[in-house]
Amino acid sequence: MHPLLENFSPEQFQQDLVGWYRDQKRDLPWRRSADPYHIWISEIMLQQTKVDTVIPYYYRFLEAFPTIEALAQAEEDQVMKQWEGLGYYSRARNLHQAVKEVAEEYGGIVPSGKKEFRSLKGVGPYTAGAVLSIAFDKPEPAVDGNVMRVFSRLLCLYEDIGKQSTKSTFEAVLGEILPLTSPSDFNQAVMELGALICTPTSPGCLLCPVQEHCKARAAGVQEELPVKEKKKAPRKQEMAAAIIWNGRGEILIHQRPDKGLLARLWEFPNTAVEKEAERAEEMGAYLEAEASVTPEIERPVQRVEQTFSHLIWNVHVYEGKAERTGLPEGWKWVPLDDIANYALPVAHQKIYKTLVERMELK
DNA sequence: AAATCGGGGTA
DNA sequence: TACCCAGATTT
Repeated sequence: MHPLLENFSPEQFQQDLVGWYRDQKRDLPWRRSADPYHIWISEIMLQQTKVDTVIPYYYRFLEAFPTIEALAQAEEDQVMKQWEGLGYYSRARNLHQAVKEVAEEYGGIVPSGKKEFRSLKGVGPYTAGAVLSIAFDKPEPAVDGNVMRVFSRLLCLYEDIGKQSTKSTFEAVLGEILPLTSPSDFNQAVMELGALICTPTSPGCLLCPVQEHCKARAAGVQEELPVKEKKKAPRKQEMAAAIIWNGRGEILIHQRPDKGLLARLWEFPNTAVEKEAERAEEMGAYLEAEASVTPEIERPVQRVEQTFSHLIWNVHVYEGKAERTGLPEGWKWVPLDDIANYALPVAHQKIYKTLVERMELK
């Protein structure tokens, strides 16, 4: 028995928690399916993403790609378009690659072995535990942010939950508490408790089904937990972007590189700028260097802010024109309406939307 | 171990 | 603002 579990009664805890879960759980789309493919999609989408955000994406994605085979055969551009706006786009590319592997190596059947499933792209310790327990009822712990918050409080543990060593501690603890009978309900119950009752601020201890098991509650320190080191503020970056028209009424767009931020998404040409007074000039120099396009930047039209985890873009959008020249790989002239077929970052969706509205007024 | 990778909702 | 979210991968 793990030393942190002294005086902890796993059997009573399981009963209190799972009993509450079976009575109070939310009716979520992926809880209506037993298909491992559906469970898998939901778990990837739910990484660092709220349930309410995921729900519409979950429906649309499965409508577009109802089966392993459908997703395996899809073009990456289609997959990215379905993921547009959900963020962390490597999730979509990794999922696509993993599903292709399942189609080819496992006959289209999601592998239920820990080693096999964990080896798939984009499947880490949490997702492996979640899918294996929920879809296959395997007794595997699934430790996410909810679980660490809940157990920090239950065990009154002041270790920084941002540290790997702390996560390992929780995985060991959960491995001992996890019931063999219904690990699916147990894992989901802990996360549901974290989402509905044991919330980051103002936890609802009075409504908590396991309040009698909680050391933080007993000590009145539930609001102090979990301990988590503050991360530094994102840095700001001034950007210029350009809507460049050619003589045929087409617009210049660009595909971002294979790696890094917003990888492989499409965008209006843009670049980081240094001097406020020379934004338009710097934009022109960028287009000349990268696309051999010599634009005439005519006027500023919009400003767009985009916040990332570690970065804030302040994008100054210009409009201009250029001759319709041949373009390097990754650049395209496209009609206005066609831009809607490409997956764009949210900042560029905003630019596109404003542009369309402006054209409709004319 | 630390940095990177989105976007939106909430206090 | 700052924080958080059913984290994984790269450096």
